[in-house]
Amino acid sequence: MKTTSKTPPYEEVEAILRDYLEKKGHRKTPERFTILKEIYSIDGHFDIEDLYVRMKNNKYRVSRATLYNTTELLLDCNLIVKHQFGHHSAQYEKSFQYGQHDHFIDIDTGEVSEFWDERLEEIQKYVEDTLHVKISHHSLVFYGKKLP
Amino acid sequence: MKTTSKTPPYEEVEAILRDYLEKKGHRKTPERFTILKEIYSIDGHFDIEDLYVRMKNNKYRVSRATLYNTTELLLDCNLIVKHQFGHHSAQYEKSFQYGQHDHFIDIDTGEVSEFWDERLEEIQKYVEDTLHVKISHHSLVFYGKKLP
DNA sequence: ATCCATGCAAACCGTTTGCAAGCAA
DNA sequence: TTGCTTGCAAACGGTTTGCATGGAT
Repeated sequence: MKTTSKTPPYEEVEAILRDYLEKKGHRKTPERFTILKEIYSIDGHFDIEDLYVRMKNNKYRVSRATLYNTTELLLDCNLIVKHQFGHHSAQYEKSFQYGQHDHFIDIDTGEVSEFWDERLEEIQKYVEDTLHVKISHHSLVFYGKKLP
Repeated sequence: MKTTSKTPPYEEVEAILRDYLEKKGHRKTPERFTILKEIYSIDGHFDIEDLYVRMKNNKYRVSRATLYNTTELLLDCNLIVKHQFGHHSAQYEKSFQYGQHDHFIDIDTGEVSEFWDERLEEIQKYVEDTLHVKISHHSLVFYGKKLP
């Protein structure tokens, strides 16, 4: 029941960003493409600080401010997704590697697992109908412990 | 399909806190009961700052630190629940007034609506079985816009 | 009398903002 | 050349922490 999809070649996501910037009238700066490339080399979740450290280690000169700005753009063109687990730093991940999924977080270790259940779509439809709204995205997180 | 339940008399929740503090060996300070009483007079969501202002308006001398400490205790004995919507201040609500429910948040206005769909329990069971875990709580939030 | 809990203020930390310098258009 | 974007550092805001005082036990 868990869906997966492959990461497309980097050229493809780069083209998506290029078209998006074009359409919105934003500048195609080298920083934006470098950041996208770095993000697409990361498997799993990362936060801004992770990204900052990675790019510094790669001897690339970036500021956290630019990382915050650029992730905002990448969110807007759906190249990444953002998760707010608890009150800590926001977690991001590229949105092509895995299909749609939600999260389970181990209370003891903080470890994150993923799952997907189609019935959530039925719930979404129910909510849209009863509250008379159009849902654009959601966040579902289960918290608990591993069974022995 | 939406479930509701009535707020029990204040004496009942006070007894729950009293028993909890007793069992845990924590002191039964007047602050803790006053804060509980204030919280149970609030309908809907509130954050620490809301609570602080309310108590100040009622001429009660509290510190934010004590509010943070006490809400931690009230969470632990299940007299309140905590929601982390976005990266902003945590929202709390007494856990007796409404039954189990989840949230829809209007992207434009920030307005919060509630709903309940039993199929979520089936999803929870599915996740427990496939990931081999025991789930203690969850957070489900849909984001979207009102239909015209 | 103990020592946990409180009030206050400072520290903390992720995120946002202001601004001068840089560079895409 | 124009003015959006960047890097840097300071500001911001919710939460946590340190510490002296106070009060439950």
